[in-house]
Amino acid sequence: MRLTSLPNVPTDLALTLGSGQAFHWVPLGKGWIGAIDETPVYLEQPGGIGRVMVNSEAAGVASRYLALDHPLDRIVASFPQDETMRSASDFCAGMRILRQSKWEAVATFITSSMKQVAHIAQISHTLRKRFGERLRLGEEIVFSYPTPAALAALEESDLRACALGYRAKNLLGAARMVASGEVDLEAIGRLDDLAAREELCRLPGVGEKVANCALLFGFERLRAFPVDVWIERVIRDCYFPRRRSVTAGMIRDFCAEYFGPFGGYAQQYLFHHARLTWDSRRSGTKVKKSEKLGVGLKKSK
DNA sequence: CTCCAGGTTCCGG
DNA sequence: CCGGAACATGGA
Repeated sequence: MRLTSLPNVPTDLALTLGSGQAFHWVPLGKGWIGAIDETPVYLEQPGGIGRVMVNSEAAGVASRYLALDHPLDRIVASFPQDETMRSASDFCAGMRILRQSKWEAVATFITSSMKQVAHIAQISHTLRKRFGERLRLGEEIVFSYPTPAALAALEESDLRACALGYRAKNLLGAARMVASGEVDLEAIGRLDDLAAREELCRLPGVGEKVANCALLFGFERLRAFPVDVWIERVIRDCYFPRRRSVTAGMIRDFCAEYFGPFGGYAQQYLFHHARLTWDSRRSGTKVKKSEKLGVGLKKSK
């Protein structure tokens, strides 16, 4: 496989692919394989730092997907200068917000509710393998994420069989609304953040949090700030210490304002940092660098 | 076995 | 607007 190097901008590929934004990258050799829309892709970063290498045919889509045009320095500089934010920024140096497809962002986060990242990945792989397009990458096979139309044609039982649980009905309903044109993701892409979020929330299984994930990861809304259980812990513990009756509304309003125009980036850094270091925070143990790297996904058979 | 996970929805204060 | 409960599944 012929590899091409992408523009040399600050990037940590392992951190970016393994931080719970996208769920399908599988370790292979020194890198990862997966699909970006319908393009099979191999990515690696020799030495874990420096230029990202990609199979030549995918250089264009990979460069866009990895959002190498995001000015990380300016983004980090825009964050509030508090201790919590600074530790997270240090921990996540080089992490980028991926530019994923709209439907994949919506769909994967519909399946994410009350699921660990590993489970979401498992569901994503099962859906891809059963209902996605089979793509060849050298000797390897990868699968694209199933289209709205592909999922819309199924029955709920087909999705239940993918261990989706109660999320099956939501994913199916959303796929049907998108496939029929009742909800137009491209049109939503032209709305302002507020209107776009409202439209996304018409989809079953999409509430404020999932809508914000979709906006951040699929609609280039870098200000969108999803509040999940981890972020809620961070906000309560670090920004409203020993304070009772901090409501969800207060947290939402605080986050939407305090973290600024790149709040989505701040959120992703806080999320990843908290998720990997929360336990050791109490015990005071250090987190090994090896533990913040890697996707840690078993290859599905 | 118990606890919890990148929530949403519905229902009674 | 707020807190609770139901909703499935699997890893720790």
